[in-house]
Amino acid sequence: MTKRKGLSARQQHILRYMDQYMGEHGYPPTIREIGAATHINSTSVVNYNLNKLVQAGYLERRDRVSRGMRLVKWGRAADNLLRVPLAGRIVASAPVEAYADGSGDMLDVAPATLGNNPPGEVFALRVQGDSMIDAMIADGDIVLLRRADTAQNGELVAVWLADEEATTLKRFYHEGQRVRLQPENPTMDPIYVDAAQCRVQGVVVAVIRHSH
Amino acid sequence: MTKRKGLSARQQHILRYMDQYMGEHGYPPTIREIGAATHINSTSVVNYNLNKLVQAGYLERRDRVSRGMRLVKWGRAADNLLRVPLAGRIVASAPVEAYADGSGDMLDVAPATLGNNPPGEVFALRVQGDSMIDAMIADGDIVLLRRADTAQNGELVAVWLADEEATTLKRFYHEGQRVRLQPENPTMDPIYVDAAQCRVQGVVVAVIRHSH
DNA sequence: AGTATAGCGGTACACTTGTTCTAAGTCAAA
DNA sequence: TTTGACTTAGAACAAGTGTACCGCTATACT
Repeated sequence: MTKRKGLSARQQHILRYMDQYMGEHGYPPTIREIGAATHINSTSVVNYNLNKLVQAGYLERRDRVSRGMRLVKWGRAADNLLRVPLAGRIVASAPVEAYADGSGDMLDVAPATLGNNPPGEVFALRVQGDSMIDAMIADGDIVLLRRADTAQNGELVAVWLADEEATTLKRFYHEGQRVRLQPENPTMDPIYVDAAQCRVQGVVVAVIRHSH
Repeated sequence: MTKRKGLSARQQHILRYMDQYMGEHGYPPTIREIGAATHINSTSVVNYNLNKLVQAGYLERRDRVSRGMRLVKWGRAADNLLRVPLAGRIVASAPVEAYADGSGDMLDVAPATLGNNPPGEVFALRVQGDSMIDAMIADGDIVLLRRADTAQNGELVAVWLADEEATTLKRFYHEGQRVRLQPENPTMDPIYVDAAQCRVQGVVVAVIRHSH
């Protein structure tokens, strides 16, 4: 890739210091702090080497902004962590709770877990009870749902069945006026409900089970 | 997971903005930038609410330091993403494959998913086949395992049964010379095997199912 | 030698930015 | 209504901080 070769001892020192300082404080050091730590007696020299590092691709800087720099390839990389609201519980006997924005717990998930779903539309619910075992989902599991009031054929959705007053997780198939809800468990038969009686609450993005 | 309560709308807005800004720039915003983003017309008011956030434990600040703040519990604190090797497949008819370090896919997981398990000891396997349905684990699921050749009573483990030449996921109970392996599914009976015939391959940390 | 270039040190300046002070508005309890 | 705590606004100040400019040294090359 890029030649680490051309970096002077001072420049490497600066990189190490920035990484350390960043982890310690959560924000980058100033030019003068870098100078003090690396035994450079002039702010202009620090600035000089900083620009060298930018040129070499190790750093990004913003002009005239205090502490306006960031490590690009060196540092503990990006911020690749998303958070989704852990809104409440999902039980068979009640519809999915409306999730109050901001208030409540947040759950860390890896971006890959969300796939292509827009992070802002995804929320998490903890399953309460064993009513979803036919969908291979156990008590205490966490279900990640994308907010939706409609679904594509074949998607695994959380639906509220008005006439049965129950929430279930089933695969969704639109069949004319009716809707076929297919359990994940292939040994179980599908159920058919009137489309009007069936309110889609969300599309299942992932299921997470923690053993601790 | 973090609880937010007692924070004014402005304070919540500030937290959200700081989180976003931090991810975008790699360094925290200034008081005036926060004010502009949250429609606060006075730097002193921003400063006031910032101190409130410190008092509430959401923020750390350093006096007289530009951008001298950091999110403590809220932020996607820089490097909060762990990677575990996605080593191979787990099937009923073969022992867990030895996992080749480094080579192969890596799976991003949130630190919370690993719990207290040492990240270096955790690896992931994709389940192939429906042989684990009694453990509520479906074809295609990803199982996170902590490397171990022994287990505590009650832990969910992956074991290789030498005489049956099969790998299963069961709860582990040491009972004298024998070992009781209890299926997750409570309707199924436990099996008892000689301790010598039972090789623990790992302890289940979590199960992840992606719907896409 | 002469010259060009990279690197360093020092200083002054201007802009950035946190802090402080005063005054006023809001809202609930007495 | 009055009181007092909490919140907001505005402005001025002082300190923090990046930048520009000057001169100096050392090395390499013509």
